[in-house]
Amino acid sequence: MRTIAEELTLLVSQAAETMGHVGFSVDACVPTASAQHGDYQSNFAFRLGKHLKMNPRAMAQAMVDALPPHPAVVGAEVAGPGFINFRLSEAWLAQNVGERLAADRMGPPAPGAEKTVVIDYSSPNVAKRMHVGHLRSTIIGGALHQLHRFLGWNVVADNHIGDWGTQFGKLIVAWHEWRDEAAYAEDAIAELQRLYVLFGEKAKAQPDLEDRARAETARLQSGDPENVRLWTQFVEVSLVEFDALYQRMGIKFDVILGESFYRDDLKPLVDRMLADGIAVDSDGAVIVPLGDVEPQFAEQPLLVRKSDGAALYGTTDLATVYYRQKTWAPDKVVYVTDMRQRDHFRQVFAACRKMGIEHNFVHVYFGMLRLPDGAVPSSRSGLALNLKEVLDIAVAHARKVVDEKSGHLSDIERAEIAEAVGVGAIRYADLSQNPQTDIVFDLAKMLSLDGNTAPYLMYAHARCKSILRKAADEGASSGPMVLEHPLERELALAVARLPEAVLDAANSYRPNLLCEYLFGLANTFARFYGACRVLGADVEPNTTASRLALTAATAMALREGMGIVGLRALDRM
RNA sequence: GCACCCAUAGCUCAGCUGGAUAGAGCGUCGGACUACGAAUCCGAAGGUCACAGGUUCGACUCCUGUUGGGUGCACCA
Repeated sequence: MRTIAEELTLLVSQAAETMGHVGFSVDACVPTASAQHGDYQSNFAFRLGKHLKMNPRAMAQAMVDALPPHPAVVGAEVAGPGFINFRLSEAWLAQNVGERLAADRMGPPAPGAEKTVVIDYSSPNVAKRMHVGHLRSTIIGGALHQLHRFLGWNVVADNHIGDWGTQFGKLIVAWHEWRDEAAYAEDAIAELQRLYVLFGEKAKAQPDLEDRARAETARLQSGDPENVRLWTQFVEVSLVEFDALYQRMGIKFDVILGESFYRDDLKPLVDRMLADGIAVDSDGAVIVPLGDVEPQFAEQPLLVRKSDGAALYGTTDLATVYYRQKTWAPDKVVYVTDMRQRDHFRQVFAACRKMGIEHNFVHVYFGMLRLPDGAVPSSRSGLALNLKEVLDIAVAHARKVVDEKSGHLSDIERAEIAEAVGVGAIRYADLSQNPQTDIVFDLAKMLSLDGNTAPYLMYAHARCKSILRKAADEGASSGPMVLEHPLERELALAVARLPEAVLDAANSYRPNLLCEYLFGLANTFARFYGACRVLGADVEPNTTASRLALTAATAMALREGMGIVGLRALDRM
């Protein structure tokens, strides 16, 4: 099944073929900016007309004349300097939405899992608290994960955690020197983080601590049982804490293969690259020159081995590419990290090209999250930015609103709603923005429950469900959709556009497009709700039946879309 | 020094293979519950799209330059 835009684009290309203009890539039809120009428009006549040195308006008219009939289209006309405006058939829209409703899926059909994508996201460092700086990769990655799954991809979501490296030497030294067992039993990560920060402070005055840390790191890497035991323990307590947060935010992974997983691959990999001439020695270190494949990096090679023989994160990234290739043979690999790593990944991808790995790499980079004072959150800055605390604050705030607006619901139900609303608000506040723009972390904005926010979508869904519940109580059932009122039509069209929104969001790796669509859908429903009564003695039974079907379809579209962006579609709130 | 990113309403942001009168939320002002949930809806005010050129039927969008801000660039990740 094609989307509406695809359907119309196909029609336009058929018209062009009929006219003998074969071989042009046809501009995709797009929804019009305003309803006065119909529902969809094609701008192809401008380009084709220009190419054939023909007046665009005349070209558009010729194309309209050549359009084959289609049940979806009741009107195609030339407007302005050469736009072709399409008006869709109400009957066709009703049938389209009705079929999807009957099929129990409003989104685009998901083909079998023929293609595999690896999505690498979240990737926090262990032994540290997750703070709001980890939010973006986690949430954007989580949405891309669900988006691909929804579209039928075979998805491998991989949490490439930072569980190997020099921080463990520091931590081990600090553990021996200053640990507080009681605090560790109480809150392991908090204690580890305290030790890590403390080490940094002490090391300023005592440079020998750094030497000891390096020695401990070396012992860990050579397999010293005691250090390995400590390391294992630090990683485990971290994962327990991460899991709790992920579960709360509805984030899932298929595998958690951190940096340590590749530790034994690094030396052989660099040796092989040297042998193959891909990497070369440079001042005692080993680099991969990139100027030949990526001129921009002529002066910026990828460093894969330090002069002391140690590997770097670029080395791990290359080993990871190999492993994924060997294990899943993915059709594409998506990395979700902040913009600062852009050059790094370009270098890694360029190095891969040199090594003959050509699969499709996508770096989804997002802008920096800054605090209102302009600072970038780090493990050292303020405790209030601890992710768990932020979620707790959001849920507590939501609870106040729930108690105020829905006092009639049970305590348990209100708690559940507050959790969904609070966590959802945080997720949606981030996801509804274009990933690539920098964002200011504004707690008040994250907590806001008015306007274009998570509860707005949830509320629309709950209202749909409320009508459907009441209809069931009254014995009213849904029936064939007939779109008469302008808002019935508008709502059906909005529902029918879900597949387009999902595909646009997936193809451009921008979940905010789906959020924007859902906000529009919820708003259209709210206006429909105000203008078109569904139930009641003064409503024609056929009208009730039709509007019930439309309401059910709306609820289904909202639920599917909200599921992808990680919001729970509650039945009441 | 080299490279990349950003600048849109008072605030926070959409607008992305160039398309019709640049949109939304918040905030401000004014309206709408004797009918399915007012966590809602409607209306108003609010813009030299940083600036200057260029490309063309058409530029917030592409190109060049300027200003202002951010980020990255060999032994950290």
